[in-house]
Amino acid sequence: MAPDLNALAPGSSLQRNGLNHQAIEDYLKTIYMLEQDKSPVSTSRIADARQVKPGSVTSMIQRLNRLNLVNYEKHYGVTLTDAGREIALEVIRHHRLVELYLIEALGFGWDEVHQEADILEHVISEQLEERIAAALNNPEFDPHGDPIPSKEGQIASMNYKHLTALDPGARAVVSRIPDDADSELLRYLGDLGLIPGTKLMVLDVAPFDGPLTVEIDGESKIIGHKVASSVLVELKSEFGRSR
Amino acid sequence: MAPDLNALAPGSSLQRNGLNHQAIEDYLKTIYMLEQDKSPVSTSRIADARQVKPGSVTSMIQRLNRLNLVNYEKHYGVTLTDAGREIALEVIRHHRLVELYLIEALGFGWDEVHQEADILEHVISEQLEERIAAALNNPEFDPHGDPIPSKEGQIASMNYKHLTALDPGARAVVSRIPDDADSELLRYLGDLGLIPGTKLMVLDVAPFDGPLTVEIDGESKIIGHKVASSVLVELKSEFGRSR
DNA sequence: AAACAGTTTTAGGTATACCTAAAATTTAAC
DNA sequence: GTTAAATTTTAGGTATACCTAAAACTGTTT
Repeated sequence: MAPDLNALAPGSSLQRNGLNHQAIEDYLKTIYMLEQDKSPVSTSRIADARQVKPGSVTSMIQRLNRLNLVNYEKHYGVTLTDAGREIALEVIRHHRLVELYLIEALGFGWDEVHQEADILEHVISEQLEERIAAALNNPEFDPHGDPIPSKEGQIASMNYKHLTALDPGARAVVSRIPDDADSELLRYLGDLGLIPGTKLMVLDVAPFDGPLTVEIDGESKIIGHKVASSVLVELKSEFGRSR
Repeated sequence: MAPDLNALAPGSSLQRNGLNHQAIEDYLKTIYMLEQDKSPVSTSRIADARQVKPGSVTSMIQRLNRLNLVNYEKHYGVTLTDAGREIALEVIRHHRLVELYLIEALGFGWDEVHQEADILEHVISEQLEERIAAALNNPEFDPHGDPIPSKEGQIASMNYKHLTALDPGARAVVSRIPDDADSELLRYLGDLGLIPGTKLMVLDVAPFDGPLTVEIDGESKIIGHKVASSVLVELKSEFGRSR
């Protein structure tokens, strides 16, 4: 169970409020994500990701440090503490469960759920989280192919490799499409049949934003400049080969 | 459509935030509820209902007045403007839809949904509201018997009469049980079969918190001091008679 | 090793939403 | 109609989460 933020700042106004941890949770989630790429995480990377000014990041980091949610060394960077990671993973679990639920139970489109989940992830009670997970049969992956952390913080492994590392001719399966890609692109990919699980044959790969030609379930498709290198980047390793 | 709070305070930090109208919405909802009993609404009644100090209420009222959401006269009281009422009704609609949804779709108990709804009511998007309403078949009443305002702010009439105004011997139907009653009481009432829709025969009525004896679907039950006068207070008028 | 560019931190300021305590006003009592 | 009680408002203070602008630090280049 994640540490109760309400208990972390005794006497502060947090105690009463019970609902203003949005910012803290968002920062922890951001730091978690950025740590996956590179750790420790710099102030400027957080500022970029959260679209706030570096000064704001520094003061929030100092607060997170006081709360023992991150390890912080001036001019060097931050890493999550165990307590911080626990909260980050719970928020991510909420986010992905909500996305899946909105699609499965309420008929939302693949491309409509990210914003909604970004808000709801902070206000889902333990009870509601459990009921949603149960209704979905405790799924391990969300509709974008991202793994849903378990209540204990376990993450089903995906063994990502980069598409840019695939030689033409490799066979691949779309395993993940970032849920924060813009709607237009998500719909475009959906129209092409590119959802997580789709099998494809890599015919031609440009290292960055250039053309990418693939064979989707037997049919050859060119996905042009619309597909940034970051979009179809991660594929199940059993099909890909490292550079 | 309710006025967009984000548009009401141009240049302020509200504009960016997009999610800190909790307090405003809660005050408007509170004022709406209190106006049903008596209008205008005094500072102290709001302070009581919201469990904050009178000084805090005054400054919030002044802000709501500046935003043209309430009419305010010093030392006299507040009433909602049309814009304020529109927001209040939308929040109430959200609250009651969410309560019903949690019970119907996710198997929550009658007594567990109030808290959850108090939070979710502020973060439900128009889209989600619509999908939930559709999934429930656009219901007019929530599980506590309260009417759910339509998107246009229309409220199905209930024609309340007070139970204390019923003569012994009157036949009645439980039409409403406040959703903010404590869980123990709600479960107790549920065990007695007292949910909205239950037919009962009034055998003996004390004006306030005293004993209340009723015949429920043929079986005689005494509901003792557990039932405050405010709990079973409102009954469908066709069964009751005014004082 | 000094200068420069880039990053990061500090300092000071805004708005929200609460608080306490004192002052002002209204209502009720005599 | 003055006084007392209750309510309401004002004044001043806290914490959050952002901002801008200036100062401090890092790392590289010359």
